[in-house]
Amino acid sequence: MIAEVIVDVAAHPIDRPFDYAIPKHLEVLAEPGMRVKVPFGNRKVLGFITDLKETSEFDPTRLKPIHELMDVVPVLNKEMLEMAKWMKEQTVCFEIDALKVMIPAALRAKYEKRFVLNAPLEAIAEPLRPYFKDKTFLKAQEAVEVYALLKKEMTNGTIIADTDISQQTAVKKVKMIHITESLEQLEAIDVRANAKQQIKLLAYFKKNSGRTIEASQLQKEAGVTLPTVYSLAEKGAATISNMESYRDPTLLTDIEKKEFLQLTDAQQTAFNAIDAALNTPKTFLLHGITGSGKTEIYLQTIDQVLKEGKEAIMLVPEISLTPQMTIRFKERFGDMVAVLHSGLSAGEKYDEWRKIQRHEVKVVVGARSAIFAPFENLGLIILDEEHESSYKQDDSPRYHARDMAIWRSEYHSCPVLLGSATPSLESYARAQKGVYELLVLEQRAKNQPLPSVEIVDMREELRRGNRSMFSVQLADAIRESLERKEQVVLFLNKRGYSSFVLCRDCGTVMQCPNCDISLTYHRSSELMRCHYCGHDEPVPHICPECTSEHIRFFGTGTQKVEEELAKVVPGARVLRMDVDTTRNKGAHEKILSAFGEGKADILLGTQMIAKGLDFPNITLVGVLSADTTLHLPDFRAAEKTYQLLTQVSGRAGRDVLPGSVIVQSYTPEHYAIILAKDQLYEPFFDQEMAMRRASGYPPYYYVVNIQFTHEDLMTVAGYAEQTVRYLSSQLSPNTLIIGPSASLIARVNNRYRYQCLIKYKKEPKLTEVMQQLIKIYRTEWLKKGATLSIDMNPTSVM
DNA sequence: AGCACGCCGACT
DNA sequence: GTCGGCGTGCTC
Repeated sequence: MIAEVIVDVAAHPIDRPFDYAIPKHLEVLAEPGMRVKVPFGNRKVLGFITDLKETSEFDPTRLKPIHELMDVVPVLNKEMLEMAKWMKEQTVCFEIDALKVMIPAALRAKYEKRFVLNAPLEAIAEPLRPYFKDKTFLKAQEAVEVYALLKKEMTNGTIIADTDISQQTAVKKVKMIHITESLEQLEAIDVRANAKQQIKLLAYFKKNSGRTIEASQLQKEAGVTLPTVYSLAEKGAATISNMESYRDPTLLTDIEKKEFLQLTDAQQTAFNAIDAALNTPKTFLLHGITGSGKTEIYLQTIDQVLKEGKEAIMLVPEISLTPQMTIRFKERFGDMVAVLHSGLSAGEKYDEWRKIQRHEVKVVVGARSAIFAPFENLGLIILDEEHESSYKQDDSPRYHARDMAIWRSEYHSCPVLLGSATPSLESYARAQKGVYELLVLEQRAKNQPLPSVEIVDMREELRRGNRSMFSVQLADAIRESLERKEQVVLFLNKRGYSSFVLCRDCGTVMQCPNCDISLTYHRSSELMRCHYCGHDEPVPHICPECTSEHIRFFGTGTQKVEEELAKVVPGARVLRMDVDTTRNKGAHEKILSAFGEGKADILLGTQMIAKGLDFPNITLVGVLSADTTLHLPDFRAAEKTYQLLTQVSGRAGRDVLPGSVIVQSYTPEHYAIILAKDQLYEPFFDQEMAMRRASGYPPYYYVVNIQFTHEDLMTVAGYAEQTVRYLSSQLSPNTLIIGPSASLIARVNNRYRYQCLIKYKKEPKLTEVMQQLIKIYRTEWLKKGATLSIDMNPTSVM
């Protein structure tokens, strides 16, 4: 038998199946979807069997055999293999990348070069011998100082180079102690009189005969150490075995089961619509204002799916997988739920994934990649906050979880439910056209009024001589809230606001030497760092250009706001939440729960606090500057701003206390800001659609972004220019080709970046032309050191 | 991508 | 005379 294998080499000429002979003894085991080790050229690589067949087009005498099967049960099923092929077409990626993104990182290969001893130890040079003492190989990393000697041996053939392929994490095992059942047997065991520990343990064994207990538990209960257990086990008092176990990532034990809430009429109507379509591949868009109780609908429709014996996937945007969401799912579905998000270690993710694969859970709550949960009987897929850009992966494979969801819904003939208070224009436009079915929740579930939103014109403040970042209104409101012992959330739009260093004499801003971007000041490490290439250098005390001492930190990082805040409300307890304070595992949850428990008066943070925050005592939300996202050179700038403002103001007044929101802006007349004030989605949609139509962007046009990089500016500009000419000659006349132009950040890591945009409505030849373009790149530009990347339907074009 | 093969310059 | 530079070509 012959296996078609996609090998783990991401390169254009390799991006196709290679045929391998299956050794006789593996024929019964081999199945599509299994990982294999195969010889490839003169090395070994990992690959996936994608198909089995009897004959090969390739010269059968030159077929190499599969070296090793890595799995007993396939890690990918038929659906996933099919989906990978589609994804490759859809996103223009390598098939191997599509396959790899579907399995947990722990199962992806780890390659390690090593030197293997191929002769008796005495045969190699004396200085090398200690390195091979009691082992036959040496990791290349640990041999740097003897490379020269090794090389010599390799020409003799006494040492050969090899690559070791292993997976990244193993199954966790726990030691189980099974205590002998028969009391007579235990009585008969003879222990020396001075072996106090053993006597103690034996007494414990007699009391617990027949029990099976985890070793760590036993050590605690009996007060003994493992060697004692071993010596008694040798005498026949117990047997010791290793049992597979799961790492428990949630730390959410003892969650009380909760019953479902009574749905409001509006919720019931939405629920009924979905319920009626549970066996149809239909996409719903649930448009519900903040606090309208979308989650309850998710929970109850999922319950309905489980009752039919099917499974459900619940996707949430990356960081916003707040403890609250997890808790609500655990409350309703208990241990039927697996959780997959970025906060888990590779081992924890692998364990959660195995629970899904083994059908031990029925629901998965997770971020983007959870869309690949290997359920076989899928009944429903939900994307909460469907407009979030984190659903699109921003490196290859550049897939969108929404597209994958719809593909799977067709495969399983089950519905997709997209939920948002601020749907993406694409989804809402589709709902209006009837491609998706629109469901609306207009009222908040607990019938609270929407928070009152006040927009403060910061230009006015400036004119009145207030140069601080807090307007009079906001400062007063903060003080009043604190007097009433209520909580405040302050939101800082981080983008474009990171701290940079500016010389006040010559105007020099410290730049990264490799990239066209200014360096960011990091207080924790006292370094200036580039966010693009990672370059860092010490903070200067004099200007590097003019040696003036008048340099100062500019911009408004959260740290800076915190300092100013101390002047406005002295003594207030402030919790800061940003990349710096949430770097550690679980820090995010810790800060939120501390705030929830009332351990602080003010929560100050960036984007990440915009979502999921649901505490009853928050009555004031302040947005320090609404404009920062608005003026980015991107077609989604207004949409993002509207979404952010709505999202943030939704954090106020979620319970009995009424909420108020203060939005500070330098362009308060912009429609995105005015319409977000009263959550007027429809008018915003109409106005933004008109803009998109006028400028030829989605949803009116589809967009493809093609990026080029090269060390040399003229070269990269030339390739981009050639591409534009080529595309114009190949694509239909109605298609617009924009550019080429230098990217917004024109140089990263000393490579120049150019890009061009394709905007089209209908382009049947698109995939074909993209493949052709790749071919040109492959044969002509790749060896000259250029890179090319294609982003289909980018979330932004910056 | 990685790795070998192969053909021309500066060293033991 | 050999070591080693990276151009070119292949991987079932």
